[in-house]
Amino acid sequence: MVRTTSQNQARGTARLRLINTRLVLTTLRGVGGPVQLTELARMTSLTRPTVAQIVAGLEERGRLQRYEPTAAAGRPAVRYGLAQDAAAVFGADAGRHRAVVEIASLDATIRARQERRHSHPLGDTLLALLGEMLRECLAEAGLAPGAVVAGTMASPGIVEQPSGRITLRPGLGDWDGTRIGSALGPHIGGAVTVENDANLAARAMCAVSGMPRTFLSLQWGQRLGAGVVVDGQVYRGPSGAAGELGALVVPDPATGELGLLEEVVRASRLPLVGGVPRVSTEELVARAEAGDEPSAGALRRGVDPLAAAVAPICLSLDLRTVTISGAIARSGPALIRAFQDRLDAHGAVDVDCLLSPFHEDTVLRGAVGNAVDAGWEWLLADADQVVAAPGRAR
Amino acid sequence: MVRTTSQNQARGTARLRLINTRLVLTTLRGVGGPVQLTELARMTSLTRPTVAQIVAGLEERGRLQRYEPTAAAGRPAVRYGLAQDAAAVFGADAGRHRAVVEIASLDATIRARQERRHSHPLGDTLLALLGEMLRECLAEAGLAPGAVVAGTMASPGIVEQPSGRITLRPGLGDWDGTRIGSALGPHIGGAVTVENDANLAARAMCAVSGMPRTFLSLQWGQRLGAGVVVDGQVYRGPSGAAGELGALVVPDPATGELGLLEEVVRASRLPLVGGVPRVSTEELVARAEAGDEPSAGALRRGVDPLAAAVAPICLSLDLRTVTISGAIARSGPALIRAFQDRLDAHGAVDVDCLLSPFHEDTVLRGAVGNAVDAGWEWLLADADQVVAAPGRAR
DNA sequence: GGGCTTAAGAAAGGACCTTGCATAATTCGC
DNA sequence: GCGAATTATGCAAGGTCCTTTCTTAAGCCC
Repeated sequence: MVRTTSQNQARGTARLRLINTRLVLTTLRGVGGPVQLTELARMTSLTRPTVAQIVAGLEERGRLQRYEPTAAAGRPAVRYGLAQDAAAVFGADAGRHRAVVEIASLDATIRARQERRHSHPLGDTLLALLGEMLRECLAEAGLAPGAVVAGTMASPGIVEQPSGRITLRPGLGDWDGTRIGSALGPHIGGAVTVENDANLAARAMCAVSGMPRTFLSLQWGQRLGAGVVVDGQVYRGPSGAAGELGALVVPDPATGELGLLEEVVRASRLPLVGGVPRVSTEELVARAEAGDEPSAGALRRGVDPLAAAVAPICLSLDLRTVTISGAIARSGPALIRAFQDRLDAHGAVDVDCLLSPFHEDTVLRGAVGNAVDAGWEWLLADADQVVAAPGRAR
Repeated sequence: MVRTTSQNQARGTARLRLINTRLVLTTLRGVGGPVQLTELARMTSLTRPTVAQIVAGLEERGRLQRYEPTAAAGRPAVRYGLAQDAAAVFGADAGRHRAVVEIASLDATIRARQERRHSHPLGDTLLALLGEMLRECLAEAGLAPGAVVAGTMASPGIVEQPSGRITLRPGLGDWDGTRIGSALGPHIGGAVTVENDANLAARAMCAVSGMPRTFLSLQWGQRLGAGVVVDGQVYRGPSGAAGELGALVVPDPATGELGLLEEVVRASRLPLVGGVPRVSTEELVARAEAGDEPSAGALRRGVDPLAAAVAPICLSLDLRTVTISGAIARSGPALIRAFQDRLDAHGAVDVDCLLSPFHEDTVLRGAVGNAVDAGWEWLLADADQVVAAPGRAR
C-alpha cells in the first residue's frame, strides 16, 4: 500500500487551500454519498463560502457533480458528490487455478467483473489472460482506459516495495512487479501496484464493520500467510515480508519431526494427525462438527502448531481478534472452535476468531479496496492541481 | 504515550500560522541547538519574514531565546534556540529495590538526578519517597515546581490509558495511575503520565542511533515484558497490554511440564535447565562465554522457550532487530549468541540481537524520553496560545 | 578602504478565510 | 391560498497570513 501523499509544494495561503481541499474530499469520502454544502461545512468546520468555493473548483474540474435537491424544510439544498465518471480502479486476483478482475468506482461500487478458470503458472501467459479480462471489464463498464486511474494485483510471495521484486516459492511460476505493471498498465490510465495476497486479505477484513483497529488476518489454505493490521493500516514491514509465518520451524504433530509451519498446517494434511489419512479435511471437520470427539481432538492437534505461533503474536500486539480466510475458511465453526481452544491453551485468552465473510473473494475484495485507496490518492493529488491551476483567480 | 495534539480550533489563516508555528518548533527540535533564521527558513521551506515573525512571537512568550552570532562569511546571523528555562520534565523509575528520578530539559539534557535503594512495596510509602526525591531534584536543578511541565513514571504491570488502571502481578504492591498522579503531580506544574516499564525500555531503545523503525524490545529479568515498536512508535494496544508475553503457556525445558513463559525463562532459573542448580546464572553464562560447550548448550535450551515465542513475532512483523534489556542484559555476548541461535532454529533468520547500552537505566531513559515527548506536546500546545494571543497584531 | 557576501527589516501585494447581510425557495400552519 | 418560519444561496467587506521585493546593515577578504 503506497502512501505518498506528496502534499505538493504549495506555498503560503495556497497551502491552506490545499489542506482544506483535501479535507473536503476526505470528508466526502467518509460520507459516501452526495452532501449538502451546509452539512459539509459543518463536518469540516470550515465556513460555507469556503466550502462552496472549493466545491466549485472541483466541479469545474469534473471531479464533483451536482445532485438534485431532496425535499426538506426550508429552501432545498443542492447536494454534491463524486462525479460518476470521476475515476475508476481495478482489482485483480490471480491464483494457480482461478483469475478474477473487477472494476470499481471510487465509492467501491463494482462496475464490472470477469472470472476465469485456468491452469497457467504465474507468468506471461496468465498476464496476457488478465489483460484480456481487464479489457472486457472496461467494455462491460463502458469506460475508456484513461478513466481507470489505479489498479492493484494480488500475488503470492513476498512483494518488495517499491522495487516490485517478488520472491515466490518454487513451482508457482515466475513474475515480478515490473512485468505485471508493464502487462496491465497499458490497459489503463494509471499505475498498477502489486501486493501480497495475505496482506490484501487483511485489507479486505479492515472494511468489515465491527472490526477492531488492530488484528491479525490468516490466509490459510495450501499455502499460509498472514496480514498484520495495526491501527487500521496493513503493516508491510521494511521488505514487505510481514506476516510470512510459513517459514517458522515447528514440530509436526503427525510425525513429531521439525518442519515448516506452512507445510505442517497445510489444509490437506490435517487428517494425517488423526491417523486417518483416508479421510479428507472436509470430512474430518464435518465429523468434528457432528460431535465426534476423536475427530475434534485430531482437529485440535492439527491446528495446534499454528495456534502456538499465533498466540505470541496476539499477546505481543494485545490482539483480541484473529480472522481466517482462504480455502480452509470453508470449514466452518468446528475449525474455529478448535483453533480458539488451542489459542486459549497457549495463553492467548479472550481472542475472537472469525471467518471472512467474503469467502473466495477475500483477496479480491482487498485488491479492490487497495486500488480504491490508490484511486483516492490520485484524486487528492489531482485536486492539488486545482489549487495550482493558473487563472483560477478572477 | 499520549498523542493528543489537539491542533486547537483556530480558524482561517490563523490555522496556517498555527501549523507553521508547530513546524518551526518541530524543526528546531530536530536540530537540537540554536539555528539561524535563514537556515530555519530553508528547512521549513517557509520564507524568512514568516519564520522571523513566528520566532519573534515565541521569543516574546519566552519559549525561544537569542544566541550570539558565530563568525561566518557575510553578516553574522543571530541564532535562536529553546530558552534555557522554557520547560523541564521528569522521569522516574521505581522498582522493588531501587528508585531513580531525573529532571531533564526539553533537549533531553539531564539537569538533576536522585537514586535510592529501598525495600518498600509499590505503594504510598514509595510514592512519598519519590515525591521527596523529586523535590530534591528540583532544588538540585534550581527549578521552580512550575517549570516542570510533564513527567513520566514507570510501573510494572499493565497500564491502561487513559483510565490509569494498573494491573499488577500479586506480591509487587498496589497502586494505580490516579494515586501516582496525585502523589507526584502537586510537586510539578503539569501532568504525570504512567507507563509500563517494558514499553518505556522500548521507548529508550528508539533513541539509540542505528535502530530500525520497527523492532521488539525485551525487558528480561525476574519478570518478563516486551515493548513493540512499529514505525518508530511504541505500540500499546487497546488496553496497554501489548508486549505482555509473560502469560504465554509453554513447555518448561527443565521439567517438560507446561508453565508460564515469565516463570520458565526467569533469569534465576536458567541454570536449572543444565541440571546444575548450584550454579548461578552469571556463572553459567561465564562458563558458556569461556567456551564450555555443556554450559552453552544448557543456556541455549534455557532461552529456547523465549526464542520460540519471539520467532513468530519476528516473522509476523518482518523484524530484523530484537533488543534485550533488564537484569539479564548484564550477561553479555554468550547469552546473545544462544538466543540468536535459537531464533534461527525456529525460523527467524537474520535477526540481530543487541543489548541495551543503558544498562540498569534503560527504563529510566525511556521514562525521561517519554516525558520529553510530553514536554514538547505541552510546548506545542503552549505555542498555539501565541497564535490565539490577543493584541498580537499591532 | 572597496568590494563581496550574507543577514535584517520594512513595505507592498495577493490569496485565503470569515463575518455579515440581503435574497431566494421551499414547507408548514391557519 | 396566503403569510410565517425555515433553510439555502450569493455577494461584499474586512482581516490575517504569507510572499515578493527592495533597502539597509554588518562583517570578511584582498
